[in-house]
Amino acid sequence: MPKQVDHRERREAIAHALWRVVEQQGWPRATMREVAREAEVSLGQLQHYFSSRTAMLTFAMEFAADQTSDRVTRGLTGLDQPPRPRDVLRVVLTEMLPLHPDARATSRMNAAYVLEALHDPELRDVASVGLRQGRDTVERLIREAMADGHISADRNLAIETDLILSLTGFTPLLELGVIKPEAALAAIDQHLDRLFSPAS
Amino acid sequence: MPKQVDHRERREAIAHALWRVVEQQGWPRATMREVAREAEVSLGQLQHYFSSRTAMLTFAMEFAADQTSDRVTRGLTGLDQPPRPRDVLRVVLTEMLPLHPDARATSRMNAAYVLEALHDPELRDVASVGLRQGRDTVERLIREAMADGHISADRNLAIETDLILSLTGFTPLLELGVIKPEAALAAIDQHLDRLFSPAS
DNA sequence: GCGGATATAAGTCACCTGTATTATGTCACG
DNA sequence: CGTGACATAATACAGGTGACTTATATCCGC
Repeated sequence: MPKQVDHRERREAIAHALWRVVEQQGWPRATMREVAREAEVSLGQLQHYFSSRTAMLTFAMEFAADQTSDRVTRGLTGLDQPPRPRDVLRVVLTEMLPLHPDARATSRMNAAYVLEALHDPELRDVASVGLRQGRDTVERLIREAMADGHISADRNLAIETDLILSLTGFTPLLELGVIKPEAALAAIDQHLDRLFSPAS
Repeated sequence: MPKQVDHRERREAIAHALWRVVEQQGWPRATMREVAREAEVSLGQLQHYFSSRTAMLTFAMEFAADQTSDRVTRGLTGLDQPPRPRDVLRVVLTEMLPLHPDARATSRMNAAYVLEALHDPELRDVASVGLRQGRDTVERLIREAMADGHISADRNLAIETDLILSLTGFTPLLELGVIKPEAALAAIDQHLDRLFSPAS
């Protein structure tokens, strides 16, 4: 065999290049040629690792989701073990918002993905399931926190779950510089303070 | 002059066609030819009303913003005069979320616009200013409600403003059917209840 | 009525796209 | 020592794109 190469590694490098293109020029400009240029490989080489544009985009999306998940996991290691429910929710939220370069890259990929999923029945199902799983995770965290007495039992589980998820609405405000990262964090902390306070 | 025609009306009809294309096929597919087909006019005719694709998209965006603003104004007429601050905030939020066809069309245009603005310096400024104005409006509403005693004076104005705006984060959850409109409304009402309750 | 601004249609152009094809280089293994 | 799977590169192609030009029809105001 020839210059044996780590396929996975190559594909991830290309995915990173794709992220940069999407971040700097937008999803529609993420063409085969542009990504190849950004990744500093030939068009033919890119096609060797991704047989179609769709395959490339799909991989880059799954990779982004994995990376976000990894960042959350990593963010939890710095906390008390087991971590307090409030801190877990805080890490999940801060890693989903574009508060630092890595998170911003995956956040933009995710935004483009959701927008694309709205009019593509196949993608729609995938995105829908993914988002639903995310919601289920948050819901489970809150349910357990209620069971353990960290959150008042007279709260409505579904409503509190949805309110937590709605905090991702800071994304466009942060991206366009309307609010500062500290303001988003202050609002998140305020909301979590109320959620984990005795009063309803 | 020939078959004198209402330019404004024509452009709005084309903008509506553009909305439909964006809603059904996405922003990148909103090409001159596709919009002309959807609007049932010839390509030459479309170019007669919009000299470039950018001009068409820009007009459609401004029109979407105007329409949203109009819907809010119209939504306020059914309320007590002067309307209670809580109701005003509720109308603003419900008209920004994709809870009915008109709002969904403008919501999707707005999403595509913001995504585009992230990597286009010129659009970025326009979008940024628009969003900031929206935030200022909400902030003013809350400040007045605090001055009038509807909202406890020990609340933090900036934080409460940002938390209200974050409720637009329901958009992707609604669009992908992860939560139902009633759930979003319940969460909004819950948040407003807390904001307008005596306790901090 | 008729000149001329307006409206609509049709065709053309250079460019970019995703994909397919082909050619050439590389090197582990029988 | 090749042979064959893998890697890289270069090119071709059909289709769609925005913008432009040209041609024709329409009908108000003089």
